[in-house]
Amino acid sequence: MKETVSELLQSALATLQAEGTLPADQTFTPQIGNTRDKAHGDYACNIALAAAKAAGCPPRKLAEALVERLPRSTAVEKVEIAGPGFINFFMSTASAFEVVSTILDQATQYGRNNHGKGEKVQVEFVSANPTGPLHVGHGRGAAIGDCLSRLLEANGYDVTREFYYNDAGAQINNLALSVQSRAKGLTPEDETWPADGYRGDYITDVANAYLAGETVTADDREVTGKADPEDQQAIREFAVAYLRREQDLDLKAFGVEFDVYFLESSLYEDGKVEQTVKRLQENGYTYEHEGALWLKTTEFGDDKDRVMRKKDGGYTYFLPDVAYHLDKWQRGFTTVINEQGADHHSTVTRVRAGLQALNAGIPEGWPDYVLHQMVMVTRSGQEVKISKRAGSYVTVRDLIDEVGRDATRFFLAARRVDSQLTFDIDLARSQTNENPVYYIQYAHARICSVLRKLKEEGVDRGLNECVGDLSLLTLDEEKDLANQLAKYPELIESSARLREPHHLTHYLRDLAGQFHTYYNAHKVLIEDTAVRDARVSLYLAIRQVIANGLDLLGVSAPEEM
RNA sequence: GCGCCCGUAGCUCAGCUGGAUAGAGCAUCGGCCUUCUAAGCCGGUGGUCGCAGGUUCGAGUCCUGCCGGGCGCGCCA
Repeated sequence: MKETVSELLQSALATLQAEGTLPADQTFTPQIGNTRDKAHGDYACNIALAAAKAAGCPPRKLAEALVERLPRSTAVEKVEIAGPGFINFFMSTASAFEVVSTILDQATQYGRNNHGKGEKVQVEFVSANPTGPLHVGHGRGAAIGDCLSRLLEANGYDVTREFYYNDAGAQINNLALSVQSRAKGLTPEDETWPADGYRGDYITDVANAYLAGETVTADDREVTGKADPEDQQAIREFAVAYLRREQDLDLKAFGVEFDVYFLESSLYEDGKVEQTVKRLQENGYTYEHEGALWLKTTEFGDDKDRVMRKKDGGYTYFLPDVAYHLDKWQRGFTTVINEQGADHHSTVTRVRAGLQALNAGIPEGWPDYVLHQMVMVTRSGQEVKISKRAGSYVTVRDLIDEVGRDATRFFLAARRVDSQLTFDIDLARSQTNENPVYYIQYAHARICSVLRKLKEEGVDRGLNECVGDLSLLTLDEEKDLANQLAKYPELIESSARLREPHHLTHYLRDLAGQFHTYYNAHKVLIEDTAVRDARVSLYLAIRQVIANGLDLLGVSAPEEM
């Protein structure tokens, strides 16, 4: 529809250029906007205002000239010039409903496109350290990352979901020490408890499982507890495997699956860390200072140089990160999106600087980052402090248990990534029926219910075929719904391009709202079978789009509620 | 102090690459179930878009400064 209008305008613009009203050496691309007010038609174009200067005549006059030269089209019923020079297009009713048969033809494919042409894209998200259960911040990352992945797939990209699993470094030592302390019967209140030890109750669970000789499976490896509180290496391996298994269970309950779990330790085993250091040194971007090896990240926009090898010979987290991203590049991902919490935003400049210093032909702005702001959790009006060390947090599992997977996913994906999110547990738990996800699911269930009723009445029709004469749809609510349905493909394209999955939730809420209004105002199962069939076709199209949209959010579309 | 993000209705948030009288939900007030699921619908109340300048035919949207909040500024990850 929008394309049609655009083509008409481009034709008129070309005519004006040929006539000399508009300079021929400039290109004019009309922008077609959706109107807010129905009095302004279905679409509006501001090209006359934008091009008035170039034409050297008042906007309204240019608009008139454009309208006179618009080719005729059956899709357009009326064109008006309004305000300072907007060109408003009123589309014909018949053309508005074409989308209904399109949707029913394309079914689950409606809204999908092939813009990505199978290009390999990697989305790295969650990437939590295996030092504790996933908390609500990881949940936000999981909801956003997975939805983004689904959106990219819907745009024709070949998406790899990857989890970077930090199983080397000081945090893991800290974890092992904490578990060992618990295994020895110490508590965080004891004086000999490790200074930065993890204090959560789950540490006790790990210690008990270790002492009991339990076997856990994670990452295709099996680890059995040795029951020896002195064997720190055994404790370390057991604890990591145990917590990884827990995280896997959390993710499974959340409906998120990864294609690749990438172990930081493998970068050391494969020599990739060493190779990276060598390459950086050869390229002349390193120097020794106070016994440490530094990288001149300031040459690539960082505000200070960074240590990559510590005085004690160990590497900072940042070097394996660079090695890891070089590996991503070498695996052929021309587009990589890292979804992380905004508390990691300082790594963006650093990692990109490190990659530039490799002279590996990696583009300057690579990789992309989607950084979500922090999640604040409130309970009884009080902020719940999230701290792994203090042992106080809200886990993803808690949320799923309390408010359900659908609501949790929806809620965590429903806001712009760069605004902070308040997750009010009381609201989500005690007033679940006020959560927008139920409102949308209810619209889907209602349509299914009507279809069941129709079947009971002995009307046999295909559930995905367009039956009935769509020209019998004449109500304003019906045209509004058709227009909303027609916007869906554009939404899928822009949400993926902008990396903003939250638009999907708002779109679906609007669509469901329009449907509920229509449902209450007009019955569908009426005696006039011709009108009934047309309306049922519209119902089917709405149901299909809701189902397609919810699927991209990883939220179920129930047939009854 | 420096860097990134945010500041829109009492609360939680939308507002697409600047566009025509700023939108939802919750809360609140008042209506609608013998009729396809009331987890619903209809209506009312409620906003100097943090403040001040600037750019533009036009600014919630772009630029500058200030105020307020979050995050970061480790030889932690």
